[in-house]
This record gives sequence, C-alpha cells and structure tokens, in this order.
Amino acid sequence: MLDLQFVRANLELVEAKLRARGADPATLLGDFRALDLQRRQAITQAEQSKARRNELSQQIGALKKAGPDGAEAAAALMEETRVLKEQLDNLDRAAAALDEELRQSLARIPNLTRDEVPVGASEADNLTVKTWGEKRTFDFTPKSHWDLGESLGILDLERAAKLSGARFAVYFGAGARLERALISFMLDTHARQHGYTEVLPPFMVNSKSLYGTGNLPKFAEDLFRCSDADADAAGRGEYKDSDHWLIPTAEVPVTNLYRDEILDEARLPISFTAYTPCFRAEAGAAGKDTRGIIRQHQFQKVELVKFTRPEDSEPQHERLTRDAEEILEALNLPYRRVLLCTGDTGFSSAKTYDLEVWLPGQNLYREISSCSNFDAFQARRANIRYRPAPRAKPEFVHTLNGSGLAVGRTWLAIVENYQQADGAILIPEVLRPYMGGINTIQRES
RNA sequence: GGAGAGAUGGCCGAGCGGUUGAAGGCGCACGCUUGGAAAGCGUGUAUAGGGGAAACUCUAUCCAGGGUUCGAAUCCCUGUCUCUCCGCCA
Repeated sequence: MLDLQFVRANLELVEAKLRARGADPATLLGDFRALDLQRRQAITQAEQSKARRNELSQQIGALKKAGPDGAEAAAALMEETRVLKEQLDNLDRAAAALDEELRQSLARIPNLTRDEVPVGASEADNLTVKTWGEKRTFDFTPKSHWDLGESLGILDLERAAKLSGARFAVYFGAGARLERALISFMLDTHARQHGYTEVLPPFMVNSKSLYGTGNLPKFAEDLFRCSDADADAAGRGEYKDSDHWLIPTAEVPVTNLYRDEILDEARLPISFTAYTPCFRAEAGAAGKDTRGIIRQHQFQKVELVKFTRPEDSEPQHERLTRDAEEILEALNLPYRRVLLCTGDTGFSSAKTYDLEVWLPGQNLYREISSCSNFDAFQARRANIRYRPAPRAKPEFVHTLNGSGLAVGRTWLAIVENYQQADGAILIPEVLRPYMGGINTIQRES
C-alpha cells in the first residue's frame, strides 16, 4: 500500500508510475482528489460533533456531582446530547464509508517501480543484466526432464494425476532424494554461509497475512483456500484472522512474522530462509506449460526474506540476489539475471530481478528465482516498523524476498543439464554428500 | 472436544461507569552528580487521523466486532487468541 499523504502530495508522479506499468491511472485512482476532499470534510464534521458531545458529557458529570440542583441542569444537557447523538451517528457513518472507500482504492494501487526499472509493456522489454556459465554442448540430442524422469523411474506424473489431478508430481527413489538433497543444500548454504536464520513456518495462513503481502484482495483466484476461508469477504476488504488459505510462497508467513510489531533497529537487517511447499491455483494459466513439472499446483521452494532499514534495502536486494545466484553457481547451472521492466514487475514490488536457468532439454532460459525489493509497500500493509533512534517515531521497514531457489525447477534443471547419453543423471559435486554419496542416478533394475 | 482463567503502552502491571491516554515499575532519552563509570536524583518518553503557516488543537484507539448509557478500559453480547485442567491424537 502506498502512503496516503504521499499520494496526495505526489499525484502526478503516482499517475506517471502507474502509466509506466501499463495501468490506467483513471481506473485505479478514480476521482482521488474529490474523494480525498470529501473524506476529510466528513471526518472534520463528525469529529466536531464528537468534541461537542464529549464536552457536554463532562459538564453533566460535573453537575451531577454538584448535587440536586446540578442534577436538574444536567437533565437539560442530557436531552441536548441525545439529539446531538442522532446527527452524530449519521455523520460518523458517512465519514466511515468515505474512509473505507479511500482505503480500498489505496489498497488496489500497485507499488511504484524504482526509477532504474526499465519502462516496458511485457517480458519482451525486460533487461538481461548478466549471463553466467557455459551452456553445455551435447553430442546427442538432450531430452526433456519429463522423458528422462519417467524413463529413470524417478518421476511419475500419471499416478500424480490419479491421486490429485493435473499439475502434480510424484517422485520416487533417487528423484525424491534429489528434491530433499536440494532443500537441505540450499538451507545449509543460506544459513551457514549467507547469514540467514532458518525458519519453518505454517503452510496455512489467515487472510490478514495474505493482505499484508499484497496477495489479497486482488489475487484470491491464484490461491487455494480451505473451506473456512472466504474469498468474497476478502474481496469486500474483510480480512479475518480465523480462516485458512494454503500459502502460495513462504514469503507470506515469513514476512508476516513481524506484522504489527516494532523491531529493534539494532536487529536490522533481519534475514530468514525458509523451506515450504507452495500451493498455487494457477488460474489463468490453462494450457501453459502443461508438460513436465515447470508449473505445478504444489511445488517446493526455499525462500529468502529480509527486513531492512529503508536506506539498506537497495544493497540488501543486490546481496539477496547474489545469495540466490550462488546456489546456481555452486550447482554449475548456466543462468542469466533479468531486470524486469515496469509492465512485468509484480503488484507489490518496486524492483525485481528474475534469475533464469538454462534448460537444454527445451532449449530456453526459464525463471527459477524472483528477487524483489518491496520498499515499504508490504510493511505499510502489514504494519511492520522499526525505531530509527531510541525516542524517534517508528518508521516502516523495507521488506525483500527472493527464491533461493525454486526446488522443483532446480530439480528439472539438474536433470536436463546433467543428463548423460545413456539417460543417466550425473549428480553435481556439492549435492553428493546429501545424496548418500551416489554420483549418478541410473535406471533401477 | 469438555471445564475454567485471562487479553491494558516498547515490556511488566494497576484500574472495573465521569479531570484515565490510562497509576506504579522496567526499559529508553536528556540533565544533575562523578576523575570516569555504576548507583542515586530530576525531567521526558504511544499510535493513527482531522484542523492549523506554526504554536497548538480536536477525534479515535486499553484483543476484534456489535450493544447499553448523556458518558465505557470499566457493564452486556458475539468472535478470535493465550494459559491451566480433562479427553483424544501424530
């Protein structure tokens, strides 16, 4: 969420930033100025009536204490207050309605992208800022991970469909172990070498948490909700703390750890790494990436989350992105870093780097991590603050997160990049200790 | 699932219809004291919104949402969460 005072004072800038995203300022902002003015007038009116009521009530109290003479005078005042109260209820209702309208329109405005983000309409306008690693040359035609996985007996999509439907996977044997090895390797690397604290959060969250990270109210259709979760209520701006949704990413529970808290400045930056499964309805992705395990309803991910002082978020964003890149480098997987353009940057993000891994089986680069700086956008929604100095006013922190990495996509990147002519998969050096010392995955007899 | 107790500021903790935005303590800041520190003493220490150039002022907030009342942290209802005991369970 943007700051109301900021939007009020910088309406032209906000409009320009919305246009850069390809959004229509008129739709998102509506008659912002008029609504803002109406709201403030309504609040002033209602508060003046309240002030009068409070004043009368105090007089009544004083008079009643004074004795029987006072009590008579008090009765007259009580009558005046009773009349005042009816007007007040109406004024209060009007003010609350306008306030809610403004709040909701504010909550639907995406974050402002940073100035260095290239202006563009779609992923075609993203900017590749670096490319790492040598693409391996094969003396045979590299296969896709779904062919390799099936023939090795480590991946079973048909049985997964029987169990759960399309877009689910079952892993067997070394395939299951590879997934687990990747999780451990990533967590260990981030915790021991990159200074993150490991955290294991709940895999279900309430709607308030989803509001905090910006997933609600706009993106309810992307989420799996449990039967006690109410998407209609969320659409009306009612965020409950007694309902449950499956998390689409660990970003949601981990960022919300400090919702409604004031953090000690000395603790910043705070860095967490978390492994969780992620659940996505993939609404609107029908027909996209239907083969293999690129796009699943459930996938595993190791996430990186940081809380920083505003002035530190830019360098911390670079570090976090490097932390994710180092996993790819340790696994010797070729990748490139892409700075997303304004039109491709997510709703809550001010600046996003995507890391794209090379997939020889499909002859293309594919997103494997997305590292974003949210500035104060999420912190404002989730009310996460810190105190810059001992007696100073609390300020909103900046939040950041990135995949470090998407485990399922790392799994398939290894399978495709490390495939051998006979269909076996070589295990990257760093993973061997996590794989019980085996060097290759071969067809089990 | 059953029974009971509770939820107050950065933290602990009083208050249980009317100068209570909230005693007291801790923490923190500033000052005094000191060779320097500690201790001690003094002063100050919530958030959001409205009005105002500012000084300042008003409104709301004692888990959340309703209600009673001229007036609610205080009384009533509903919900959520926490703790204790019992049951069940990985």
